[in-house]
Amino acid sequence: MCAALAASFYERRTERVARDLLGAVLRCETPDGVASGRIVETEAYLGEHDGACHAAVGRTPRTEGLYGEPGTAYVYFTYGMHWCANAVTRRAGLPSAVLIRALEPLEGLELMARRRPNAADARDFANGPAKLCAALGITGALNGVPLRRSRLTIHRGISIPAREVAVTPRIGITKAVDWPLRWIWTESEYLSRPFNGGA
DNA sequence: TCGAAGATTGTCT
DNA sequence: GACAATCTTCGAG
Repeated sequence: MCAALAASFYERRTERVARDLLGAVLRCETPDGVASGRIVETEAYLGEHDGACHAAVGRTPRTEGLYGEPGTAYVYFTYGMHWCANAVTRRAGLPSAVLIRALEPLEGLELMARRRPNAADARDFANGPAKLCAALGITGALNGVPLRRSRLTIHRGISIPAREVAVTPRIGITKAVDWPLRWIWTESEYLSRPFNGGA
């Protein structure tokens, strides 16, 4: 297992962190076992001036995690049934974070299969922000934990060459929908939406 | 206390 | 492709 990413990794522009998280490995330990996957899709949320960011509504108990230290986890509950996981970053002092949207399963395939009984195959285990949380067993209990030293960690993975990285508008939001803040590894078969060449 | 909206997913047509 | 499921959160009254 490669070393966990240093706190300084997250203390940079959120867009930069989102791009560099591609290829890194998200790993979660639970009483049931360990599951991990390579990050192949991320989205950046830039703070209170970003209408799509939770911080746009101001500081509330729900968004408290966004105001945490860079390198901690922000895990929130949505649509009455889904968890989504973010890595908190720091952009000029603003509450910002990177949403992990899709993973390529690496460890704990059997565990993921049990947690994702509806998945047809490994490509369905973690190809969506709520799916990957279910597959890895991520819940609100992990909100605010440090991503270097906890049951939820992000490790250095492979380096994705620039020609295999694409930036597109974010998905599933109703505000600031045109901002190109979604990073994907175009060569991956595990994206939440297939890459269509940017068209 | 009430009502509306939500960084989604799964099912049905 | 369209829509229902499901419930927490937050603002308004």
